[in-house]
Amino acid sequence: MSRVDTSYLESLLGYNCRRATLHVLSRFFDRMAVFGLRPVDFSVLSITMHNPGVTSRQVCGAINILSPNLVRIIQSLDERGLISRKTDAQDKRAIGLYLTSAGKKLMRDAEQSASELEIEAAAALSETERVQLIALLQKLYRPVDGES
Amino acid sequence: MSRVDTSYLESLLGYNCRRATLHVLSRFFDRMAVFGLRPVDFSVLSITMHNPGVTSRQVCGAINILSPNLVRIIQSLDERGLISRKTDAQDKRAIGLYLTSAGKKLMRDAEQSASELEIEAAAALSETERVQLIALLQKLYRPVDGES
DNA sequence: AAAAATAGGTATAAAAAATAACTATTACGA
DNA sequence: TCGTAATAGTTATTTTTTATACCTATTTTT
Repeated sequence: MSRVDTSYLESLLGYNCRRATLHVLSRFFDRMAVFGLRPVDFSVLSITMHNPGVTSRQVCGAINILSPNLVRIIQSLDERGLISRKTDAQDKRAIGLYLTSAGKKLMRDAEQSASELEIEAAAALSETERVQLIALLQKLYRPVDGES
Repeated sequence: MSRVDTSYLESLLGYNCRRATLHVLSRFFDRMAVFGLRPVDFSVLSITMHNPGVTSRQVCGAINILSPNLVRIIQSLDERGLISRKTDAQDKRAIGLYLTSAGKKLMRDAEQSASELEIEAAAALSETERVQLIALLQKLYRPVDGES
């Protein structure tokens, strides 16, 4: 069975980014299943952990999802007792998110597991290469200084 | 409006890969709209262009999608007169894919446009960095020699 | 105070991805 | 060589993800 020549696609950033994302995220997905978290849940909790009082709007910007799609995620995390919501005193439109103690406990384990996966997923890379890869990815997707 | 601290997520490969993929692919999507192609259509056509007679099974492997989801894509490309399908003489189960002349013409323009985008999307990177980034991504997602 | 913008949300639609099962053909092992 | 398993492609269907349109309450702007 002759191999398929994908050399042209492999010369494109988009193809390689997508393949790498699928590779890493499917492993992340499997690992987080133990905690009942999808990657997106993990992201929301992690941001909330490191930014107590963060608003859903801010979360949307940080992980690039649309607000209507965040609603159910937050509701479900709330129902599971992992986060709590508190209306901001200054701006009554805004609702701050906070981890409950159960949420904190879960996330300590989940972030530990994520760190382990980080090593595992990047097994083919040296630590220098891993750091370098992340730096290059950020250069790629981060808005250039001075742009909107 | 205080900025959100995403430093933890930014230390993870998966988060960065996903952000970069969204960044690049959304631009790719916009650019290919002129040709009436989504990224996945472009990939299928490009693989067919460089591998005349490729089977849908091989295409699935190359771009990591499931065969039931490829069927409609191929049907639609066929209906648009961009590809043709020919049953293999040796193995009557297999169906080889080929670009029609219209398909070839379209892809010449589309690949040209993709190359332009490549420069544009990687504007923040030097050419060396772009090449380096692609190499690191491939190291990450490609199965290690000797694994299944 | 009126108009515009913002935060969050509801309802819904569209698109993408996954699952189960079927046909036809080919390969394999007893 | 016959029966079983595997493969290529497909259909039908479901689940999941993502996008759109619109609404309310509050805040900001003019």
